[in-house]
Amino acid sequence: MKTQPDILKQSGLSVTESRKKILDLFLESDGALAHADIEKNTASAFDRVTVYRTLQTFVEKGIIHQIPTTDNSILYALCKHNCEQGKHHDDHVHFICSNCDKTICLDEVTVPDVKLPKNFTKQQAAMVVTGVCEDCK
Amino acid sequence: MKTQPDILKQSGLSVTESRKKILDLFLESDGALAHADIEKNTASAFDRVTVYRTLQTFVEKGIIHQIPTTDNSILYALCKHNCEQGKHHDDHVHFICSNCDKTICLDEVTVPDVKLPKNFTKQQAAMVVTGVCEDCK
DNA sequence: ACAATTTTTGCAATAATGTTGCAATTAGTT
DNA sequence: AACTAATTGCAACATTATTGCAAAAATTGT
Repeated sequence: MKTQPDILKQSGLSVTESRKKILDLFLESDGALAHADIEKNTASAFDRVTVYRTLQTFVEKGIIHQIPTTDNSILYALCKHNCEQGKHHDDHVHFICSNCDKTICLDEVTVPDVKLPKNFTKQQAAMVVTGVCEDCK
Repeated sequence: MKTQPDILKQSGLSVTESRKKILDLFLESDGALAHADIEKNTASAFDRVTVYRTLQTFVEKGIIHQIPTTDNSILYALCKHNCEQGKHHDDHVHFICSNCDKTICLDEVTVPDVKLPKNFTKQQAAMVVTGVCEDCK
């Protein structure tokens, strides 16, 4: 099993307390996390700024990816597959439960292909589905 | 042709300067607008708070809809189809051009259906495609 | 067209969120 | 253990969002 230090080293990052702890939160969580969630959970362990910078670094290194939302926040989730620095393969669908508000990466569900109008070129596609999750059913 | 007052009255809203002006911005624009865009364009015409409240009201009444982003902002676009209060039919794909940064509603392109895992129920689905638009090609 | 009522707006205060520079600390390296 | 490079915390600041309340504007009924 991969430990936090392994993951960090693999990405060429120094292993520090804050990075280990924040990575831990993602590994423990079954859903996506917002910046605010992480701040709450790390409490006064370290500075707000460190959380911002750590998340930014993780995204750059391909450890986590961002999920778009319509509420002025960004959700972050672990990249379970083979994401590399700068090259994300987040082609899975994200699910937001309207009951428990959790965001879940449906790793098995691939974003379907769409046919774009003429002269439009696709680079990336993200899909967010809202509904009721298995736990709230 | 529908004028701004018509649209507002249809939604049961009082016709005010700020609402007419903001609605105008959407009607003139060929893409989606962020809160910041609207503030810039209305300059000192009215208060920031009014912009927040107007956008919120428009969303509630089904005049505009929100487009999710990964940059701590919300994009708003006119509902071109038959959206009613509380019931949006925004099943079209949104396209963000990585060159000119414009966000375009691809009204002709419908969000494809996805098969969710067992015990997941779908209510809404949003799709955002990034790439190069027809103008930047 | 006017008065009464309801809705909307602006202001002020406050909260929440995000950014930057720099010195101190910590991690990696030899 | 000492050196170097990277990371962190602090402080200050900037931006973005929210709330209550009084003033102003819009709608309604006459």
